[in-house]
This record gives sequence, structure tokens and C-alpha cells, in this order.
Amino acid sequence: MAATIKDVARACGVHVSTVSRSFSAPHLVNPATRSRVLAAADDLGYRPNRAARALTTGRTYNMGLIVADIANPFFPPLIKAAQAQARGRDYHVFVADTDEDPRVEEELIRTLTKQVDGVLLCSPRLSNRMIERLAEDVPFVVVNRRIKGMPAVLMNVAQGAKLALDHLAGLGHRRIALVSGPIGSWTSNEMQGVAAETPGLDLIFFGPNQPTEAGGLAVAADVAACGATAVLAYNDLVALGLIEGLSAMEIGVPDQISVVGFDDILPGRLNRPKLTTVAMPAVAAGRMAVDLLLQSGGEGATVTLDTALIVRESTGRAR
Amino acid sequence: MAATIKDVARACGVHVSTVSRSFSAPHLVNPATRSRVLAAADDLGYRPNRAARALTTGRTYNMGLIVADIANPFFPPLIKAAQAQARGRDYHVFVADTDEDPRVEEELIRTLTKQVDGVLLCSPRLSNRMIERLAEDVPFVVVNRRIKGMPAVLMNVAQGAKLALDHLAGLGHRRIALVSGPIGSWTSNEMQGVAAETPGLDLIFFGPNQPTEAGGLAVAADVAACGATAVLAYNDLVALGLIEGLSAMEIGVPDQISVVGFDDILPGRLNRPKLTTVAMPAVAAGRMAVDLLLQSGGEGATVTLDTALIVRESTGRAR
DNA sequence: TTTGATCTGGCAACCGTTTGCAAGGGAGGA
DNA sequence: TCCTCCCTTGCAAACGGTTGCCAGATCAAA
Repeated sequence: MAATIKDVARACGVHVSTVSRSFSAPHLVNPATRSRVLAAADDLGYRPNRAARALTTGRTYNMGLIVADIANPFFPPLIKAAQAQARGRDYHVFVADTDEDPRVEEELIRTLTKQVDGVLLCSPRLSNRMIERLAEDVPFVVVNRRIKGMPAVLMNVAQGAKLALDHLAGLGHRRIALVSGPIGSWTSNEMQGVAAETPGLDLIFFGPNQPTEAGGLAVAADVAACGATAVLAYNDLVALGLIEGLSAMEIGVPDQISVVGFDDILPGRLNRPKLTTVAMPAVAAGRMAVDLLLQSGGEGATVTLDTALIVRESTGRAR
Repeated sequence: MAATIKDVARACGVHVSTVSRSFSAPHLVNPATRSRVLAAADDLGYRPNRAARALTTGRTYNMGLIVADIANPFFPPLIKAAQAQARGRDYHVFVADTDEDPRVEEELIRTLTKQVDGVLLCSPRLSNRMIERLAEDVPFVVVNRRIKGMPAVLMNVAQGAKLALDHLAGLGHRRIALVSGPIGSWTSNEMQGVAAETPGLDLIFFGPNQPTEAGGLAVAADVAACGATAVLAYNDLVALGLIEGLSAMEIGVPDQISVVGFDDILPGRLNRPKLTTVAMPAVAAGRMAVDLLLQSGGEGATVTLDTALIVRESTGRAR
């Protein structure tokens, strides 16, 4: 159907290798010949078959980007940043969603392995062991996970959590609920770690939870019952679900309970009350991850990006 | 590095073709031989190279899914549905985002062409002519666009717009602002068409606009100034931006202006006031599009899915 | 035992492209 | 005029698989 390198070669009476070189090693072919080839190629609408090329070169100029849940508004800005960055390097990004299911994640990685030069693993749910094993077949860069010897882009969650807790403490909150995320989440562990070592706080842990609005909605009653005057939520979706649940119980935010989220996603900015949250550098992370993958070729560089507290309307003085 | 079909063949003393057949044509090989092959393959961690396989078979078992903007919460549910459906058919979906840029869209399609068996084009921004031309190289299914002879999944926007306008008319609104989307948007045209032929309405058109919160924010002042008592927005993001802009001007929604959106995305459900909107069947559309692509192989079936009006808090009686 | 049908597995060509090697030709130096 | 050397191009193998064809083996029926 579509024109191949042979068609082009035949059309201008040269060998296929000359056509090939006209594209990938122009200095090896006579300028006059080359322009004839290019003209013929253009005429026939020829475009090199990247998959076939990859077979011999070993480079696909594709990279995979695996996220737990595209529907979580935290990811799209990261994805877009990664795609834009990759495009600038003549790479294309294939995005896939695992539905928060480690088995799907593994299967996806295995499938992708041969079709990409590397994979960006965002907030993976697989075990470190499994990730290390899979890394033998294809280079990884992990985002929001620390794995020994593997290039990683981390967001300074500990810093953000500390900022948030200080903010709450400054408003007079002592008894604080910590609504964590799914099992295997590095972010969740970081948050809990910082909280646990902050002195003078009376913490109540809730988890694991789905990292979604539904997850927040589901724990709202428990949180309300535990007597906390403030909540630190795993992410903004959870925080929004929580606020939704609380207001359904006629519990005002921030009048009766203050809520802080993580991520700084769009719905949080539009919500009433507008959500106080720890902003995660998703765009920078997407860009960084691509650069790391393309540069390092697997060396274990780790980049940590700063987070920032954005105070809006969902936090107030403790009663 | 990774094991190839040759390694497996050598490991159990058979020819590569026997290994190949053990996977892709089991009935042609002796069960005993086959289990030896499978054991050796498992042992070596062999997985067929899909790209290489595609070279001879012409089938990649991949499909592309191109959207204008992943960050628009309308798309993720559609993407997830498509991925899930495809997974069930042993297909994988590569998602890519065009940043609302037709040139990026074209480039992306060209790149994808050889690496996938077909492409799902969601709300494309390319011209019909260009899409028809590209369709010569790879089968398409378009979502939310009608192109002669090309399989399509449409959402009944006209129906939804009519529902919304009737709702507003029933609340006593006569002067209604229509805030449209980007140029080339089929959805936008459908909306305008229905509105224009609805009698007894005093319509003011605003457009084209970016299909985002920023787009809504940008026209808020004009909409406020035009004297309309109600607005039909291109999508929920625009509606939310509009509400944001209006409330910054101390104009209450729905007290002074009613707002209806399109899509029914999460932020709209969480927003205060909760957004009245026309729900689009994104999940069904994602599933349908995959089925159409896999069945038809390019025949021009068209599926139209119903929409529904969801009345929440952003619409009220006209003053 | 012969015949023929049915299985099974090897051989080799092919998919579209790249790339090391070598051959041909022209130019420049001796 | 002859010899190098470089530039340009063709040849063929390779990448990792699939598949049509053929030959040998097996087995049941005659």
C-alpha cells in the first residue's frame, strides 16, 4: 500500500541503500543524487517505517509513559510536559494507564519493552523487586519512587508535608487526621514519615485509601468522628471527596475542619472553598524525566524537585 | 540482551519456525514439542518481539488514540474506556496529545501510521480533506466529527443543546449567550446550528474560544456586558472559567446569570455552585470507537450516542 | 505389505531498513 | 603516464520474526 524504500529506489534508479543513506547519512551520498532521491520520495509520499528501522538500529525513537490513572488530574500536565519535551528531541511518547492495577502495569511494561527505548514510570504500584527485574529489559526513569540505582525524579513530598503541618499547627490545630493513599505509594509513606516525627501533634492515621474522590468520600464519616480539627489528605481528589462528604454531614470547611490536599489540580482551584494544597511540580517532573531517560541511558541520577504550600480557603483557625 | 526466538530454538534443539508456530499456530505442532518449547521460552524469559512480528504479518496489535488535550477532563474517561476495551481484544493503545495544534496532529498520525493498525481520532482539529488523505495510509475511527464514508462515533450534541435551551427557556430566559469553542470543532457547529433554529430566542454568539477554563475566563466580561441572563458554554471547562470570571465581578450564578456546560466532568460536579450540564457519553464512546475500528476495518459505520441534561445548581429562573 | 492420508518439523524467502565491505571512477600528485 | 586516495554507490548480511512448501515419519485401511 504505502510506498517503501524499494519503490523509491526503483523510481529513481538507485539501490535501496542509497535511498536509506539519503535520509540517515546524507554526507555519504552525492548531493545531486540525494536531491533526486528526496524528490522521488516526496513524490511517492514515502516515510521510513520506524518499526523496521528499529529492528536494525535498536532505537525506536519512542518512549513509554505509564501512569496509574490518567483520570487523575495530577497526571495530564506531567504527561503534556513530557510529550512536549520528547517532541523536541524527535521522540514520541506512548501513554498508557494501568487502572491502579500492578498486574496491568507489569503486562504493559512487558509489551512496551521492545517498542520503546525507555519507559517513564509515574507513581508505580509495582514492588521495587519487580521494577528492578523489569529494568533489565528496558531503561526506566521512575517518578515519585526511590529505587536504588535507578534514575528518579522525586518531588519533595516531605518538605511539602512539613509546610502543611506547620501551617496547620500555626492555626492552632493539634489533633490532625492523616488520610493516606494506596498501598505501595512512596508519596504516602513520605507523608506519614514526616508527620510521625513532627513533635507536639496528635495524629490519627486513615488508610489505605483509593487515591480518588471516592476514597475521600468513603472516609469522611470516620474522619468526622475522630475528633480531628484538621486533615492532611493524600492528594487533592481525596481532599475534595472529603470536603464533599463533610459538607453532606453539615460539617463546614474550614469552619469546623480544615483540609489540606496535595498536587494542586484544577478542580481544587475551582472548588468552593478553594483548596489549600501542596503544589507538586508536575510539569518540571515530566520534562526532567524525559531528559534523564535520554541522557543517562540508565545511570542512577536522582533529581528532587521542590514543592510549595498554596494557602487558599479550606484551612482556618482551629476552634 | 533479551532472548530471541533463535535462543529458544537452540535451547531446545528445534528450528525457529517450530518455536514461532508453538506460539502463533499451536495446532501445527506436536503437543510434546510445544510444551518443551514453551518451557524453554519461559525459562529464558522469551517474549515475541511485536514490532518484528508486525513486519511480516502487517498487524501490530496496537492502536493509536489521538486527543486534542489530555488535560481536559473530558478525555480521560474516554481514554480509559478505550484502553480497557482494547485490552480485552489483546490490543494496546498508544495515547498522544496534540496540544490543540493541527500540525502536531498531522505529524503524530504520520508517525503512528506504521506502528498501529488503526487510529482513534477524538475531536480532531484537522480539516476533513487532510483527514481523508491520511486515511489512505491507516484506518481511522473519528469521534465527534462527521466525515463522509469514515466510521464515526458521534455524541448527539444537537439533542443535548436542545435539551439545555429548552431548560433555559422554561426558566424564563430569552436572551442567551452562546460561548463556542475552537475553530474546526464539529461540536461547536452543532450547538450553534440547533440554537440558531430554535425560535423565540435572542442569541448572542461569542467565539471562537479556547476550550479551557482560560477561554471562559477571557469572555466573562463580554458575556456580562451583553445583557444575557443565561449562557450555553462550549464545555464544562469554559463554563467553570466563566463562573469564575463572573463571580470575580460579583455577578452571582445562578442568581444573576444561569450557566450550562457540556461534558459533565468531575470539576463541574465538585464546583460550587454545582454545574448544570449536558452529559456526554464518553465511556460508551471510547468502547464503541475501539469496536468500530476492530470490526469494520474502515467501513463507514456511524454510531450516534445519546446525551442527557443534568440539572444542578448553576441554572435558575430568569430575573 | 502396500497405499495414501495425516502429522510434524525443517528450509528458505520475505517483511523494510541499516550498515560494513568492496568495487568503480575520477582527481590529483609524482 | 601511472599510482594513490577519496567519493560515491552497489552488494549482501543482518535485525526478529512468519509462513508457504516440501519431505520424512506415522498410522490406519485395504
